[in-house]
Amino acid sequence: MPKAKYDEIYMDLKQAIEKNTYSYGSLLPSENTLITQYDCSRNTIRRALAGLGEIGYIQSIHGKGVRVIFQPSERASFTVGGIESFRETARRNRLNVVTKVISFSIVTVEAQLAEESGFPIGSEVYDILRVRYLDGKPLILDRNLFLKAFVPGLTAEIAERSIYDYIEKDLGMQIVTSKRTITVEHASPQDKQFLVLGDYNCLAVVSGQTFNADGVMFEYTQSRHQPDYFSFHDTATRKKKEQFYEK
Amino acid sequence: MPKAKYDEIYMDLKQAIEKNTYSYGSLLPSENTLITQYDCSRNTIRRALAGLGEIGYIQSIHGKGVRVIFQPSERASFTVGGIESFRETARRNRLNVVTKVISFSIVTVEAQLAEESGFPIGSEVYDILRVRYLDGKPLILDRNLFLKAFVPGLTAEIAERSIYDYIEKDLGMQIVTSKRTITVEHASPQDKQFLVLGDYNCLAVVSGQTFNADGVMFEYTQSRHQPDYFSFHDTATRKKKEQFYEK
DNA sequence: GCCGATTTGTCCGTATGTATC
DNA sequence: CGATACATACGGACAAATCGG
Repeated sequence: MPKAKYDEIYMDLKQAIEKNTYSYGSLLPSENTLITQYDCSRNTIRRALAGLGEIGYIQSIHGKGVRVIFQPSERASFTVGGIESFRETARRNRLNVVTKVISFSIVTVEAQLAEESGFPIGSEVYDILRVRYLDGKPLILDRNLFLKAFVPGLTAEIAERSIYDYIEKDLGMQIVTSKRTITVEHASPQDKQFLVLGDYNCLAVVSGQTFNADGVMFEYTQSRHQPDYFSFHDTATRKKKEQFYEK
Repeated sequence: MPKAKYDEIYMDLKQAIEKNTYSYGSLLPSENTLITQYDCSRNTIRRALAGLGEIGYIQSIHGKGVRVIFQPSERASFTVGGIESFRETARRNRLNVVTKVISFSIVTVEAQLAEESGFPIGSEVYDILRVRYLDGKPLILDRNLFLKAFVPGLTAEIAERSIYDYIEKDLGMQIVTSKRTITVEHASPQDKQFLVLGDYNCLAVVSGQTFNADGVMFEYTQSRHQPDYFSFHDTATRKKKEQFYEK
């Protein structure tokens, strides 16, 4: 409902690029052309273009134009990862998804967990361990910690369905920012117990924090992925280079 | 040298956040306050703030303020990954870095390689295989493909030092966008030959394309990382959700 | 090499809408 | 309700890079 104009233009151009109306390597219409096409100000166009740049669809060239650098991929994602939720990925690939709750408890955050998760010491959190199945295969071992005060009424039954649906739809809380770190770790006995790792003796581990619309971190998650189905995508522009904290 | 004003403000605020002048969980001064502090327009402030949002330092809350969500990390990065170049990481951690060139050749891209790399069929590319050592330990096996026409005069000697220095400083070409995919793969015989994997039978693989200032993809790289020293960071806002191509 | 047209990059000022308190 | 704060949008100005004549 409250659609921003720049967002409509963004989506419109995004689709046009995906449908090859503007093809890889070509230049988009100039900003002035787009201004008349969409009947808006230059700022609005530039904002839409900035968004497309962030996701690696275009790259603007000073004095020349805006080049399309998006290539449709053949090996289209049959993999899990990136910023999508597990269910979104599953739905997109029309796969059957099942979640089993291994344990569900409430714990108080002590020093070590605080350091690992970023929660303040003494916080009360739900501690949930779950296994995610895709077409019957156990692929992901998830440990979720939710700040109890921000996700009241969470139950194991809800955790079997989708916690995010509950948070966003039932509680009306919006998720805005998430930070993640990807590492590769040895498989633990627990990993071997719940996942089918085949020949692999290690797995992809995605650790992350989630912030709500108030800028409060209310979740810490560690997802341990069977390597076969894991893939993570990212695009970076030169500016982002400085994003890492320097000791 | 020609520093943009929004970039100065961005850097200034970024440092202030890192130095805890604005601490985790608190609100920044309002936009209007910043306008008078920096003596600039609202647009300029907002652009700086947008940059800080992209790197996960802040999150703005409509009608309330801008919250700092950056937490200084203790376990500061002794790891390789992210968007930094290998040498940058090494320098930051004051480590000794050595690069050995395993092979250096010129090949013509055929169908399969074109599909994998994104280069057009028939392109002439340098094909370089290198091992990166950190403090004497072989940690990364790199395969770089460079479009020959765009990196003229590349030699094995240059590849032993830094190819990016050569490209950016000597050739004066700027690197702007890079796209990467992270996966976990079984260790190949070649991996085992050149890297010391210890107990691991798999490694972190970062595949990526690099675009220059003209929006031309001139490099494809696959880096195979010894898991112990690999770590990749990312922050995402809700909008980026749609960034992946849907089949 | 210069000049002018085109195009993107930066910056400013203003107005209006919407959410929070 | 009003004050404050962020979100969106418009329009204008000048700088800087590219390109063709």
